[in-house]
Amino acid sequence: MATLQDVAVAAGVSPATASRALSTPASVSMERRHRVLEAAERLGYRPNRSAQALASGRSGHIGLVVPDLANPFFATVAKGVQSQARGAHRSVLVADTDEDVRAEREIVDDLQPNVGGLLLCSPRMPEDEIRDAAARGPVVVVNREVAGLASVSFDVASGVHAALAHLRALGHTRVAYVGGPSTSWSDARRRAALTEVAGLEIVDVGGQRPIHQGGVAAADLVIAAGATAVLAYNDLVALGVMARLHARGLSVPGDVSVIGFDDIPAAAYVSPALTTVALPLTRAGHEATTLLDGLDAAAEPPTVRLPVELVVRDSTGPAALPLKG
Amino acid sequence: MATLQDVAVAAGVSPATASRALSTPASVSMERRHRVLEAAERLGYRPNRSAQALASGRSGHIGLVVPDLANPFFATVAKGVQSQARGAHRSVLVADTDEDVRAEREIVDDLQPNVGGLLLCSPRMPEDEIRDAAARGPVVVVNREVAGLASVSFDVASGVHAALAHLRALGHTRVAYVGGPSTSWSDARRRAALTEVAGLEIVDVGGQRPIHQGGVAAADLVIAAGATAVLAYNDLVALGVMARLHARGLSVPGDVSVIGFDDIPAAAYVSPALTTVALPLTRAGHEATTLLDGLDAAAEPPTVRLPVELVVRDSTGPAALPLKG
DNA sequence: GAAAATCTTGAATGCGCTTTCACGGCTCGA
DNA sequence: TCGAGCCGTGAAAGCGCATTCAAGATTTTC
Repeated sequence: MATLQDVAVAAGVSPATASRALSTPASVSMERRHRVLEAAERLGYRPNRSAQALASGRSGHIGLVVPDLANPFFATVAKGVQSQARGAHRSVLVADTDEDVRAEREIVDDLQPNVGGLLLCSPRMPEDEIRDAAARGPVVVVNREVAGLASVSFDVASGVHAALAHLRALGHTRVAYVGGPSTSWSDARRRAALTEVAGLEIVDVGGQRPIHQGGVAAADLVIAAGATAVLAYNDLVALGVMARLHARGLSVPGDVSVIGFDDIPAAAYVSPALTTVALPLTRAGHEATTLLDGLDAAAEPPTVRLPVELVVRDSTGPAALPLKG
Repeated sequence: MATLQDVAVAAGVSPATASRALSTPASVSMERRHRVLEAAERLGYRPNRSAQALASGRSGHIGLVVPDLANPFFATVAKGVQSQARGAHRSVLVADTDEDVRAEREIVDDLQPNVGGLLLCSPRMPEDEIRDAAARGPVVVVNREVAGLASVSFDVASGVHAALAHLRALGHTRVAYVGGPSTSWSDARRRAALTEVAGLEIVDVGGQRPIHQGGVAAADLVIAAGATAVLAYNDLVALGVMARLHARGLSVPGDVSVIGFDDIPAAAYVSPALTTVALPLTRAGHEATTLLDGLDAAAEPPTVRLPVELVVRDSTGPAALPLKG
């Protein structure tokens, strides 16, 4: 494995110059720079990231912490992060907390000293712990907002409003909301947006695990609540609701309309195709990575809130007569 | 940030002893070991992985290269790798090649010098390049087999056989195979297994991109081929086939039976639920990580082939009268 | 035309850690 | 009892690189 030393010798310059030629090209004369670049190319030189990190004190790696990699939501964000990071020649260390706060804490503690910045995706930790972490190094929070910290989130409220307006336009008057984990920031946002809308009766049927099974469990509550439409915490839950509704002999959207959140790929596959509030997941990954790069301890931490879009498909339709509660 | 040096001072021992107490506990007297551990705990000491890597020449990090993180297949494997790696106190660097060979090459070159081992998941690279990589450092190939290299793959042939036997038992005689990327090793394995089965007419309708849209595109070919059943490269493709079949007014399994591969979560959600050959994805991630840890340049590289299981759901049923071709 | 400012360069230092190496204190066999 | 072997320990070297510092080369300024 060729080292910078080798490149320097091959190019007939000092290691210092070789280092500069690669990292601060402007500070080296054109001729030497070319000699170094050529030698590096010829020798197949690959910088040793560990050595770079150790010497400079900056790690180059990006740490990405997600609750569940197998969840398409986070997988898509991860993909966005990954592609943006590659463009900046940085690698991504991903860690999956399995939706567990304790594990999350541990992972953050483990990861943080060894990365140049941390991307906390839908963190379950309390705010003050997140702020502690941010005090120790660059941190960008994704899909959550923490006062004083850089974050990338979604304009959930407008998504909720669009969804409810859509349902109202279809004649629905009683809508059930199937929530996510009670500790989830984005569930709280959805709930907050719900109360702000008039003309529609919202029945909160409680929180569920943010996966298919959660939706299955919630469907019966929805039926019992006598709602003709459901807004679900996310697409996975919405899909679960639909599956159970189907199993109980109810038709979607004939008897009940269903709206999800996220617009994961599966939302378009299923039949009926799911009406959902689409979140720009990949873009969130991009933005977060970009933010992390440009983070400046002095400046006010930037907060970007990405626009969302209601994608109307086949799971919503005109209201049926209300089911009896 | 506390360093080993600090811990050593606090424990009243030399840095060498502190280092040994943490990495080779057996080589330190019980009393000093406890002093060091206590001091480390008290100071919140976190080893600097970069320094460890630089000093020892071993990186500790595991590099995971996948074609597409957003594909539930790879996301699940990644989750498996991740959880196993955490158990061994190693971090995972993931890179997404976007199904592109050139990017894959580049990523491998980039990553390899900076990780302790590489997990190549469904690599698209030619065998000799993979072997080159393996010559430069520990490599385990996942979902592909390369002669002379450690690998974790699936017993695809028996899955194909089970699927075909299932279809035969249902009275099908003409089965279409919708393939994946032609460069894909696992597609070749599926094809190889197909030809070995008698009593069933297999129509190869060509390869598709291994995603939902690929299946949509293939469905019309299936209909034209006059098959009453379809075996698809993977679940995503199978779902695409089903969607298009549905759109064309054909019923599943009434008119056409559909079988997928992988058993991604969505396979169980959709309606009709997809009959599929389930691959132990998470386990593959575990096994691969374990293999990587125990890789010994001297010994014969281990090859593990994981068993698969046909999961019969609702997308397969008795054969209808053959469609006319 | 001399002094000051600027730019390029190489020598040298050290990031935090692992790992020889050598040394003193042991135990053991003879 | 004495030397051979072993174990626990610390001093020290160095992994590959970025970066500071000082020096030389060049340009600029009055």
